[in-house]
Amino acid sequence: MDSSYFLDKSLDLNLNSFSHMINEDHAPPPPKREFVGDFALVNDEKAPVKEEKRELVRYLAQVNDGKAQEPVKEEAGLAGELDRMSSENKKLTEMLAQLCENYSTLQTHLMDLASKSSKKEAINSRKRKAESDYYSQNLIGIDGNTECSSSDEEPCKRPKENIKTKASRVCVRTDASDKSLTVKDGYQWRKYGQKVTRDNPSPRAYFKCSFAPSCLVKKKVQRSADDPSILVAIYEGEHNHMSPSQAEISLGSSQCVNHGSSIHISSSMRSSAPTVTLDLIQPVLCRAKSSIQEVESPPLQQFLVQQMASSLTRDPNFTAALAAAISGRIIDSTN
DNA sequence: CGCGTTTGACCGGCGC
DNA sequence: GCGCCGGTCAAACGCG
Repeated sequence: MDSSYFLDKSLDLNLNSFSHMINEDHAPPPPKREFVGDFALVNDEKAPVKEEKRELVRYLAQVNDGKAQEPVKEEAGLAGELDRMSSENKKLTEMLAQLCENYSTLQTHLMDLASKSSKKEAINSRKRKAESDYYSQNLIGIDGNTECSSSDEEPCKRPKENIKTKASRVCVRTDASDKSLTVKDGYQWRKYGQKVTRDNPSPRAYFKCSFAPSCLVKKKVQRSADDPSILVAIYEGEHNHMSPSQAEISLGSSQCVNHGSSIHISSSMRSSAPTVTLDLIQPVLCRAKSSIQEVESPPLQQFLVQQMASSLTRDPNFTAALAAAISGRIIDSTN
């Protein structure tokens, strides 16, 4: 089983949509070469993947109908398929982690370029005017409602810090009645101060990244003066570590090797018909879900997880045949 | 008891 | 030089 095998299958499951999203929605600079190679390979091999998938569906259907000639061989075949799936699962998870990492790298690079081009303007701008603009003009959503992200140099920083420190703004639409100045972005923050500023009646909260002691990233959170339902977060600096939710997923990639041979059947709460979810995505999905509940993961990861889940469950033949195969196996074992 | 939050005091930059 | 203001510190406090 060579690596291209993993790659083509992974595309069919989720990566197509992801690359699509990156290119169109976020428009990052050209990705790294190995990245391009991966996607090119994946695209070239797309047709054989679907054929293979159909074969698997047919095979599973045969197993369920009792048409397979040799039960022992079936079992071995299924186990082999599941092992293969678990291996793919691991590969996919690694690729996902790499994708996220590369994306953040590219985004950082883009920030660098943008900040360099706007440096002269930033120097000439007045400190307090710019600060006021930060909190009153920009609407950036991370919850998907009003999404447009931007980042540039922090005009109010002192000149010596100005050289290296980058600031990015994120606006989050929240309940206006919610008094807490917390923006769930997947990182761990420790609040170290709060101030009422002159240009805004709502207080401004100051946070430091507490996930890694060496990480000096800070963020300021304040409600927009124009719209109290919008929280404006200004991030200063760059994290020198991955987000806790990313770390969690990376951890899951090693664990799923051991548990990848099982199949989970889960009922979707949103659809009327039950859906079958392969363990191929289950570990990531479960972890992502728990991440959203406990430590909200970055929107990109949530999107990826949703894409992976939907692409798997979208194929009715595959899920139906698999469900039938599993039920057949259960009946066989009880007999 | 440990950890995170709150909050008043303090510091430094900037404008007048 | 003085006052204003944003940012930070650190002791007090609260919670699990």
